[in-house]
Amino acid sequence: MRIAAWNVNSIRARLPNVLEWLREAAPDVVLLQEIKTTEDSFPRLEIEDLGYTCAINGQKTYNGVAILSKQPLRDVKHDLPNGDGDDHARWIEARVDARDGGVRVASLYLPNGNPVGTDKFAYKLAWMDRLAAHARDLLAAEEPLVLGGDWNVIPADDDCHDPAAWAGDALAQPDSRRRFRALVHSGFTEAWRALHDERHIYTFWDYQAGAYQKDNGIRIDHFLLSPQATDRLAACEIDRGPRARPKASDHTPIWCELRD
DNA sequence: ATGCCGGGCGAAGCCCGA
Repeated sequence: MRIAAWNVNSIRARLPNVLEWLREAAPDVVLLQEIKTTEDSFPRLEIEDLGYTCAINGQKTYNGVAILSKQPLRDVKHDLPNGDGDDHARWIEARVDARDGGVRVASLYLPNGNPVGTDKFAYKLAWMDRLAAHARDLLAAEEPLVLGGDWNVIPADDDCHDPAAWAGDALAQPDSRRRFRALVHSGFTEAWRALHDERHIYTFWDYQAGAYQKDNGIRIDHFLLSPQATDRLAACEIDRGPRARPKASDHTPIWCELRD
């Protein structure tokens, strides 16, 4: 089973690119972030025409996440527990009902958190704490589990082109990295890093200043796998193709392959 | 570099992203 994650930076603006990539890459499951639209305006029919069923946690203008799957989706849950008034659409989870026993997946869009020292950064850290608590509960089920999406965390300095340029950024703060590391150490495997020794490999390149052409990027889109999913992990790759296309998202897809 | 691009909203210019 191949599971991909992609921050598309508006599903409506990106629809031709997304449909082309779905036809070419044909993942079994796709975790989308920043769809930037409500379920009413989500291009469900075009995506269903390619054989996918859709589960959507949408929001007008900002955020929004979705799960696309060629197999049926069960037990769809919107939002992390204990939101306490949080109205950002940044989480959706579901169980993929497949012959191999299936897998639970979540599509997450972790808050950016800039500027550091503001309520936005506090919101990022609080969201990460809520995520850690829910992840502990999910791990307790001892099932194959894949948490994928835009984590807005640069795990280490060699996951970006210029650590000095990112030192003051919310994505590289010790408080952000510590929470990410603690989550991994609570029982997950970061799939791409587990399978790759290469440094300075990226999933995001800014639109500005020719960042993609100069490969000035950061690695912030990740998969965290439970032990039961890690046992089945066969590959994890970053697909740079879509970032080079006209009208690209500033993120490119990442995917992992689980053995049946 | 901190808004140089790009998207949403809505019909100009501002908010937001990372």
